[in-house]
Amino acid sequence: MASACYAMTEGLHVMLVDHDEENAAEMADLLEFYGYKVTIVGTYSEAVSMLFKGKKNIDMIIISVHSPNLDSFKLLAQAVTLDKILLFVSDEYNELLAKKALKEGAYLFVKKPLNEEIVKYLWQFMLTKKIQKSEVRKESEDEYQMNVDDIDKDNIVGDNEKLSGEKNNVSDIEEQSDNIHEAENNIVSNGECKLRRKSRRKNCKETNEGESQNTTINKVVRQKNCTKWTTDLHAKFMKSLELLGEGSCYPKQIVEVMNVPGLTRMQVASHLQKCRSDNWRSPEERKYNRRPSSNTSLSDSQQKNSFRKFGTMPHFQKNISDQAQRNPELTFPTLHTNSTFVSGESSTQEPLYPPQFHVQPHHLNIGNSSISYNVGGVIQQQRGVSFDTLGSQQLQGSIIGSTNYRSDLTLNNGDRHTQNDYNLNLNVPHGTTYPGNIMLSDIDIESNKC
DNA sequence: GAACATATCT
DNA sequence: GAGATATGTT
Repeated sequence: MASACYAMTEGLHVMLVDHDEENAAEMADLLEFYGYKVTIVGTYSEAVSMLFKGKKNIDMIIISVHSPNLDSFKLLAQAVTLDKILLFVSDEYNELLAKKALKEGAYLFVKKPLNEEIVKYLWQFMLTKKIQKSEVRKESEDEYQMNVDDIDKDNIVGDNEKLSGEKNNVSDIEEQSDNIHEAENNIVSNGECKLRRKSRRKNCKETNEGESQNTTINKVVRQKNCTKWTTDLHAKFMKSLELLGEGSCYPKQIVEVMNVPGLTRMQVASHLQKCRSDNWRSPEERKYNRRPSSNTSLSDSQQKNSFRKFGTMPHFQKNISDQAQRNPELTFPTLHTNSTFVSGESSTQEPLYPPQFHVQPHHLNIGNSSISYNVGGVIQQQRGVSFDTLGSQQLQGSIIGSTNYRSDLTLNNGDRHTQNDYNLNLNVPHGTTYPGNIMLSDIDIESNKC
């Protein structure tokens, strides 16, 4: 019978504190019978000494108290400090005392003799503690990795719309299962598919709402990344539109031409929508030049419904020139007929393409602490050199934490996180070229949570 | 059924 | 109001 427990108790070290040798030996026998390693100490001071100075790795402390006294609670305090599991085994059972002990960190308060059934399952306390420890550690790591995983997932699965045949390493299991369900249902009619999709979304929403009431962590984990369309990112977006040309501005193509890791078709589509309705303003504009909301009226949208145009380009010439005026560094070179970027107007001698983009130090919250990274990016563009030739792999912005786009990332502790560290699969393979070898991958972009 | 455009939500 | 998500259409 005891052998069944050996697997779980083997190696677990229990310190038994009891000045009654006979009683201690009795309990030690029982513990050893179930596979625990036992060390007996006769006094509290000896126990404390062993805890702090001893080389023995104690997993659990059992204090046998003939009358719970100050020393036993002192030892309890030390055990809590050292993050040890401590149990009280007392001559008398006192509920108030038990509550006090538990309140101060004890795991169990029982009356003697130590019950065989309890001994048999003491390992569960240790396992629980180990699990808790690893979860706390994992939570911190997850908070850091969470968004990276999300981005990773976006790249692999693609807007949550494409289905990967294999299970991916994603953090949001529900979304993964959603995709799996999508696969299971792939032989249904269009209408049925829509209905199921709707139903699943509804269920998912309800589930999330229910869970969010119960747990804060889930709420945080489920928070979606919110891409901030900075001037830089928007400029890159606009340039992609310019490349694709009127009638070919489809989100998918835009995403590919922009070639920003982690940026999804959905995000681009949403942004495209804003731009088409002339509804997007740069962060600077939002801050300093609040303008009345778009003139888009209900009748306008109704008209749009009647005349859906595909692949249309927003009226972005004005936007680009505005940005250029506000921030000359962001001036884009004129697009040549051979679709290769060159600096400035062909007819004028302008300075070389914006030499540097400075990136603000990045702060990433891990638990309650904030870690600063030294983030620096230098981008150089020379006359007649396409973006692609600069080595997009080196300069491509990765998305770390919240949706952050940057050219390079270095942790100040010396760890270097590259794109590979985060297993970011790009939507477009490195080196993929577009008409004229253009790949807009060399602009620093930063974004934040909504 | 993927991708699109637009409406609506957070 | 920006960006995400839902929904209907191609």
